[in-house]
Amino acid sequence: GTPRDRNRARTMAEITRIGREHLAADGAAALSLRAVARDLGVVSSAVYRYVRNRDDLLTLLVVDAYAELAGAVEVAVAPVSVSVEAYTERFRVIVRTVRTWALAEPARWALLYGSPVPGYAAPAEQTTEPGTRVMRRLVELIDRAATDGVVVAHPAPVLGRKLAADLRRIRREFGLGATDDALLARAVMVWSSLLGVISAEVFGAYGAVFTAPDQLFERQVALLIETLGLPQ
Amino acid sequence: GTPRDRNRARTMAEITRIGREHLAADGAAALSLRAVARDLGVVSSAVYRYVRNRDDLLTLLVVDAYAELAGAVEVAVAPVSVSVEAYTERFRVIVRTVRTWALAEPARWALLYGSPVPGYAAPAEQTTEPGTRVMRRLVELIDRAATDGVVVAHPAPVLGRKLAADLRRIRREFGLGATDDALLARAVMVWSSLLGVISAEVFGAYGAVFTAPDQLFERQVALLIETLGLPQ
DNA sequence: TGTACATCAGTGAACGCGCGTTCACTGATGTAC
DNA sequence: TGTACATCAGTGAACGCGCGTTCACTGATGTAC
Repeated sequence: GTPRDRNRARTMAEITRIGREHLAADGAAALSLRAVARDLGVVSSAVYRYVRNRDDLLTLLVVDAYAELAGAVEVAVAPVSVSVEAYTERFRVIVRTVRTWALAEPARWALLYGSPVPGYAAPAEQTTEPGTRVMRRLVELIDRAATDGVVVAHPAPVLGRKLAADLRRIRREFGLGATDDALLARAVMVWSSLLGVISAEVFGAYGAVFTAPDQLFERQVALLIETLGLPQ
Repeated sequence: GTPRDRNRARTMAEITRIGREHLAADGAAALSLRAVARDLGVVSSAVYRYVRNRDDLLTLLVVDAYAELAGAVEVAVAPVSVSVEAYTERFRVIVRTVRTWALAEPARWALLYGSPVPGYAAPAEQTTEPGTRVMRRLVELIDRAATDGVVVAHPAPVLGRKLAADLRRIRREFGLGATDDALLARAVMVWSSLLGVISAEVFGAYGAVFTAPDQLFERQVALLIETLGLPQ
């Protein structure tokens, strides 16, 4: 690339970095192009060379956060063996990594999984792929565990026709061969539970009730593992 | 009360009502005293006769939302028999009512259980009691079911010392006589899972993946019941 | 290698808007005697 | 029942601040020949 290209890339990275800081300080709803411009040392209209408008900046930050979270998960889980016994350990590593990231980056966690920003809708084309990477890792892990017969079979519940169709579509999309409806429904439950458990901690929903959040989380992870039917 | 008192109460109710509308339209972060004053048909400084400042208005709305949600739950659950067989049904009524309220009032749900409002901290003295009413109903229900021996006993996990102390404190505070550590940890898990499941739906975290959210929710409720060890 | 032109980054002014909070004030409603 | 005084609700102006977005512009960097 030319020097100009390199400058452009560097400025883009700067804008993202500054945006993250403002997110952490004031929240997504108050994210302001003018404030970013100020920190960038540039007149406010100049950032329009890099970003179409405020919503575009938000989208940038959403994609950035999804990518970083998924990257952290992938890096953390890579060294763990894929052997049959290690499924549970891999599961633990994934959910612990998500929690650790969320606690370190509460504002970005809120941007991804908290209340939607009023007036802003993340564009699905840019957001869906990075937004499903962690969930994909989870269901693939579960599917492989099911293939290896590590997952306890649960009695098949009676599912509504539409729900069954939704689950079938998800199974096809993620290429899951060994996961039946009951197990996939459990995987979805485990994912939403994880969001709830982490958000409760990050957003302070427990108030000052729990003095040992790590211990609480480990207990909750054990219950997620139980729900999935993985061995403890 | 005097006419003046009645006027004051009516105006307070109006402010709350208008605040709810603005919450729904623009979110808590953008809630504005001036906008409320405009809708009230009054000059902006006049609302300071009713509310100390913007944070105070937010607190008003938080307490109002907690109270309405808890009220809805209590009204819904009241007619359900307290007989031994009805514990599961009462549990279902509670969680369904919470979900229905959240879907009807997404902005207020976000205010209670979504991302915190930057720069605002709800004052614990006013917020804790109404904020724990629903949770209290749930754990009391579970405790009674345990008293009646309806709950399946799970193997006692090894708990960290601090977590055990936290659970003991909670048990004392809510006056739970039959709930052991393992069960109370499950109750906490069920509560955070419920928050996660409902928030995922209300905040749109699933995107357009599920076309039958009712069916999905019922399946997830069944898994919560399983986690608690209540009979289906 | 040099020149003409096109692209790009950043400027500065402007438009029109909104916000929270304070303050001295007017006029109406309530209370004590 | 009437009067003097206190309380209260609401006014209007002001302070000082912030925002997104557009537009015509200058000067630097890149590209094509």
